[in-house]
Amino acid sequence: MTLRLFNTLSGQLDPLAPSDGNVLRMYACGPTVYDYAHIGNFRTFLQIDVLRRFLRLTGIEVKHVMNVTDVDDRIIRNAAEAGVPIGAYTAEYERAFFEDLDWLHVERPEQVARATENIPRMVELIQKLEEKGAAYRTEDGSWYFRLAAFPAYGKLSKKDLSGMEDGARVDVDEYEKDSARDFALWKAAKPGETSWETLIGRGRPGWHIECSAMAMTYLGESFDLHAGGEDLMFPHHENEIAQSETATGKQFARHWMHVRFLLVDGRKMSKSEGNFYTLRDLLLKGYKASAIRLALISVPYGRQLNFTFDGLTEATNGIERLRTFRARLTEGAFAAGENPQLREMAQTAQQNFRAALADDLNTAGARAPVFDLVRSANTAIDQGQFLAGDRDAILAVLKDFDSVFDVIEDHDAEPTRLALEWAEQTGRMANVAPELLARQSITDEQVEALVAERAQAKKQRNFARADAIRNELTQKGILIEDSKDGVRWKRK
RNA sequence: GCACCGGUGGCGAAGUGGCUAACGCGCGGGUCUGCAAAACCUGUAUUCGCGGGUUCAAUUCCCGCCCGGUGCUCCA
Repeated sequence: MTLRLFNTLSGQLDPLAPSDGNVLRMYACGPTVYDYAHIGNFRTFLQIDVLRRFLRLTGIEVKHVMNVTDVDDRIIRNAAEAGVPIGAYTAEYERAFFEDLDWLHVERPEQVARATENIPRMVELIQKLEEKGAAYRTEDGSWYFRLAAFPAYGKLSKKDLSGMEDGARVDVDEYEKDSARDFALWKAAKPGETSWETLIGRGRPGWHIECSAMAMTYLGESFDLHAGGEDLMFPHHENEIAQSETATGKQFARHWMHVRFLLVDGRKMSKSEGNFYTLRDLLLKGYKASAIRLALISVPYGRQLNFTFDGLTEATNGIERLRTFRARLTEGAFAAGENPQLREMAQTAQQNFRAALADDLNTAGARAPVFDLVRSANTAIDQGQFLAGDRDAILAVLKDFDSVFDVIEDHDAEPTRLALEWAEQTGRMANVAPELLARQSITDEQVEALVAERAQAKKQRNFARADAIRNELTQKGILIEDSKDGVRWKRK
């Protein structure tokens, strides 16, 4: 089943497959590590994770390169304010970034490329551009890309810049550029700033050249897919195309995927607006990593997602339904035999699940057949028509689902625990929700003991005592379920 | 201003030129239960922003309008 993915460049759904028939080579713009990433950032990384996982589900191997921008104006400024070298400053946020990805179960890229470790590649690329007459040096030692050297500029974002006259609304004199729209490739060193001594002078790379150089270094001059947030389409990705294609004369990325923005309560969220939540903020409010993951991927990548706390609660409850169902399947005792109807339903669900994802990663559509199957199977169980031989077919569908969504398998305790640890270390305990602390205040062993005591009380028909224990547990976020197969408990 | 995207039940959201408009969450009723929980059954949009057009037939195509969002500048 070939994935058809919207291609910003062609403006249509294009099949996505490895051009070498072997490994799909993709580049995705990663973080600038100058602060904790916010959930808007993670929406993008999560959707790219969905892409990766679906490709692998369909048998396609992926080589995914992600850059880490560890030098730029904000980093230099913040590090200077903190009075530390930029390397020390960025290390903390890079570590936190990958920790966050782990908590969200975002798969690591095959290759992480740091800007500061690839300076020579960038310098080479700028030299190549100079040879082609597409790069020039200004008096202060900075280098710029000559936009006039790339007539196709604007083909990605569908902008026609030909009608824009220099000097009309833009100050041409600034930075001594030939044209106001020429963009920086290399920024000359300023006193006291981090810089590199290179063949093109002392300075540091511009943002756009980083991605071009690193993408081509690790993936070759032409590769299959380039992904990123919608805001990067212009100018960042447009500039990458201009630089790369001018240098090589070849098509840069064949396919471009842009993840639409996340809004918070209907408003755009960004660091500059200051209205953002980090993953850690949400964990300390008591939301589970899985719920955050599901909430951020359930709306397909091509649509804006309006983030709300109600949405997180909804995701939490949906996940509970799936987990409860799977526990019912794995723990329940069923009569021997097989129910052909269920087998067929499982097959249909699996097909529809994959078909929805193959259709431009329609995650919302992909959930439906799985939930349909859950209801059908639950009904069968209630009616005693579910047989032992049906279990594997149904579990296989859940496995498929989780190979992409990855929320049924419960990994939630660890991120919450680590976030609390982090809060303690960094003096953020005031941000922790009281309910979360209440939940953390009881150990599994203590719960087990109370559950056993309650069972005993029930046996003696001492319902008052049993209910008192249940209330006590409920207050600590422990939910009790009595079933034929025994007592089950879980943390809210 | 220009460009792009969206407006589907209480909320989120899928989808289609014509069968009963998915799915999830929530809410009401019921079954089960000592009571709950879970699960199931059932009810929750005579209707898909508004107006017009095309068509035998439009939520789905076209035009206009209104509303929301985003991009055009650093930003996932």
